[in-house]
Amino acid sequence: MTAAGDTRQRILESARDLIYSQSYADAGVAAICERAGVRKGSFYHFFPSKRELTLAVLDDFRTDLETELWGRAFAPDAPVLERFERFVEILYRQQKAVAEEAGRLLGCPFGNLGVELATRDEVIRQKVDGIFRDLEAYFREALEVSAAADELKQVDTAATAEAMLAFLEGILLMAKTRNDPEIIRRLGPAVGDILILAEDS
Amino acid sequence: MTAAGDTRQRILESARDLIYSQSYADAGVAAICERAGVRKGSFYHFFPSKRELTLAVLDDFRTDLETELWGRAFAPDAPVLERFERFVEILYRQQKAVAEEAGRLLGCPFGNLGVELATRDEVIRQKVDGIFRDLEAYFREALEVSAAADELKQVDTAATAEAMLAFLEGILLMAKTRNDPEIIRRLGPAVGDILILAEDS
DNA sequence: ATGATAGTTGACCGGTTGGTTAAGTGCAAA
DNA sequence: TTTGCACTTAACCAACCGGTCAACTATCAT
Repeated sequence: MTAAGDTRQRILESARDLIYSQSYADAGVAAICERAGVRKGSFYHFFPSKRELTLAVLDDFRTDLETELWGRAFAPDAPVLERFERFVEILYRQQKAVAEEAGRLLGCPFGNLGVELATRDEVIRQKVDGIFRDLEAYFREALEVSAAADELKQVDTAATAEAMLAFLEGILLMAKTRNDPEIIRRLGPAVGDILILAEDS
Repeated sequence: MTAAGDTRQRILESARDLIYSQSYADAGVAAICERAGVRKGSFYHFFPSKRELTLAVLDDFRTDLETELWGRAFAPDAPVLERFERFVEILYRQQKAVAEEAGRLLGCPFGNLGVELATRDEVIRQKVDGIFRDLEAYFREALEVSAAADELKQVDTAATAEAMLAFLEGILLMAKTRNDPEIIRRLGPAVGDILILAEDS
């Protein structure tokens, strides 16, 4: 334990900020250490490699977003359609706030790392994939509530959840490429249009 | 002119392959040169910088995809809905073929570079954005044909085109992260579900 | 034959990359 | 008081990064 004992946490936060606002490749270990006020040796005392650090960063993002975004949006105190609207609204506000602070819209930390590293690092690819699957589960469970109420259509809730997540990831990709948060507000509500029926319906 | 005269083209193709299959950061100038069978000095005779090379690569991808994908899918010989289905089908086949050749699903070259560099290189960000806008125009024009026939609804064709592109980019992002082309076939057809109405409808 | 020029070559540059190492320092348990 | 271990420090590493350069060659019009 350090006197302060927060060295690992400072490295993690520094890495979060730098990797998210730049990219995996652009965020060097030296820069991460400098921002954290830590020597490189300490860094490698807590993390065996930059890749392991990145996996920890992904876990950290997941934990935060699960409480601040997914959990909040999908709290069962609102009708299902409203939950998705809430998700989009929180997403918009959060991306806008981050964009104002960082000067640029940064998009989805999972999507960013997935796109950058999926072809180059199998471990990180699987990590991002797992996070996506977890998020999909939130979507799917909400859809199942809705599908049970509306018995006429045989909704493929898994596929629809997948498609909704894809749509939102695509919106964040476009918003980042256009550096414009309003895209989220303009396109986001259409997430409710998406519906994939089961084969044997 | 060289005896062969194809040096520039070979560099371009090598860069296309490496940047697409890896990433901007991972595709080094030395590796691009080696694959093209060219010395580094020749590289910098034809391209002033790696960034300029990347802009040329983006133009090259655009030219190819405009004839092989957009132009083919949106040829006016089919009903509008069928054109989008055709787009998805070509996308699926192409991504599957590339995935089998490269060993990994590679996704959208524009989306990949947009996500990786939007926050770090304003010129490339604008380039990718411009390509997205061009592609959106294909979508929008098709939607306008459809909207004219169906006069009941006041469709916001620009926003709907934007949303459809976002959805497809998101599908490619997920397909890459999951390394599975079937996602494209499973989710792609839902692109027809998306519809954004004009404010004053 | 000559001069101009497009293209090529390979050595070279300073800076940075992720990662290592040996020598400490400070605290906690025995 | 001593031992042990978590943690820190700063110097160091080979490999690689994007980019430069002066010298060279092949091809062209004159």
